[in-house]
Amino acid sequence: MFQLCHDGRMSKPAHPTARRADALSKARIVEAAIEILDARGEAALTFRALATHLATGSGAIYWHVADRNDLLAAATENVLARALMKVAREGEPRAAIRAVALAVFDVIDAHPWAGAHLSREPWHSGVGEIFERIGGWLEPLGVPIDAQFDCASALTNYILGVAGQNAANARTLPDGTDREAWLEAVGKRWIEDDPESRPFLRQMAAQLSEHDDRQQFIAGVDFILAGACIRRIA
Amino acid sequence: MFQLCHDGRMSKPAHPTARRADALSKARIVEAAIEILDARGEAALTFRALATHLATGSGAIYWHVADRNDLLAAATENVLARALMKVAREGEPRAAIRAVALAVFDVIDAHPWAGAHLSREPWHSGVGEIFERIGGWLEPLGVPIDAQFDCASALTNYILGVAGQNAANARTLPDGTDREAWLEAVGKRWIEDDPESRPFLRQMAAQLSEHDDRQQFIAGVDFILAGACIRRIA
DNA sequence: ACCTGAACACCGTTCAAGT
DNA sequence: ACCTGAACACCGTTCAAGT
Repeated sequence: MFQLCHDGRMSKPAHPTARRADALSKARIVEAAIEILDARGEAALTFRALATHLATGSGAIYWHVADRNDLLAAATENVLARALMKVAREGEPRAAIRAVALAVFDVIDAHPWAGAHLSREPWHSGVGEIFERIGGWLEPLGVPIDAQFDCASALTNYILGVAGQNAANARTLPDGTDREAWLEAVGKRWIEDDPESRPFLRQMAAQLSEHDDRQQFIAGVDFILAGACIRRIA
Repeated sequence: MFQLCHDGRMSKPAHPTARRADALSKARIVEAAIEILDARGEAALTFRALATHLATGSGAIYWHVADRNDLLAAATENVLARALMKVAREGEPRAAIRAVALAVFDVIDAHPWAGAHLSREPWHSGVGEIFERIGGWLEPLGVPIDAQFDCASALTNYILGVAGQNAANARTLPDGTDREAWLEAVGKRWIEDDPESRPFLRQMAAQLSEHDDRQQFIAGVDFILAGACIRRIA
């Protein structure tokens, strides 16, 4: 899978150490990092693996990238920006906000490591864009002016929160596992932690293992929007 | 600060290696871990530091604890359970839900590392309790039956999400830093990332650096509750 | 300017050996 | 049963030396 020459050119390298013909750059490094992260998860992204993948030394990477965190940040920014760029332009406020929210949901579903990083460093510039792209629709949606900041903030926090949870789930439910059985086990454990009671969890047990994450995510977005549209009483 | 004998007994140890008189136990280990985590942060919790703190060998810790993750999980469960236990029993639904939410908010404000762990492993038994303690009030609050699961889920996700963000903030804003200046800098950067536009962020800039996190957190909880009480139209 | 790769200062975890 | 601490297999990061 990881070949020394991954650019397709089959020319025999002059040096046995196989120095690449094309120059290193931050963009190329980030691209390689994303490949490793997607294929083998966050723990697999080591400077040694990355150096091998890029057919270089680990020190070379440090010439273009400050440290591991910088690398993770750049990779996260990359996939997030790409996802937000592809969001269809909507004309209706609710649909537009949903589209942004779902784009973030989906990009983190596809790249769980990005969700983890986003909830570790929420001041990413991509988060600013989420905030803006959502906030701009609150006025036309009818959210009172003095509730708009709280509302945009709640939505952003909610989206990043769910993103983080999803990243966690993806991390512990690697491909093969039976999602429904696992959720059922978690639910059962939650109930058994307090065998005397927990009536609400007992009642919700079925839904807990059968619900659709993506649909439930949107339900939460709708709650926040609906709640923010109401002029508060006290 | 970290003395070999921290139990107050000043008896001279028989061995120069200072073997403790009191036996090791998971409870004592977790307690020591919490002290280190609170005092010096998540990165400072190493088995070597913990072993020194407990005046033992690193291998001894493994007799009582599976691995580092197990330790972090137990510490998180510990502070969370303690915080939830102290929540005042309320009679009114909205006040009761707010009380639980604020308890989680405050415990993570006090122990940021717990917030980080909670958003990495949201199937903790403590999360089940949050879910139950909130969910049980939705019926009396007037949330329609078919919205209760989505609502409890949205609230839990929101709470854990904000918890994670707060943990992140606490991690990067260590004691001394000027919080307001830092938030202002983040806001400015977000605006400058797209100098053509970002009108919403521009408008919210002042609020971004001046708002009260705790109050904004509760505003989000109220949005979700208000939105869930409305019978949905489509 | 950019790249190399050995070296340094750490980790978590294991395990033979002790009591 | 429980504890000890050296040893192992890794890390991120640095840096003198190369081109």
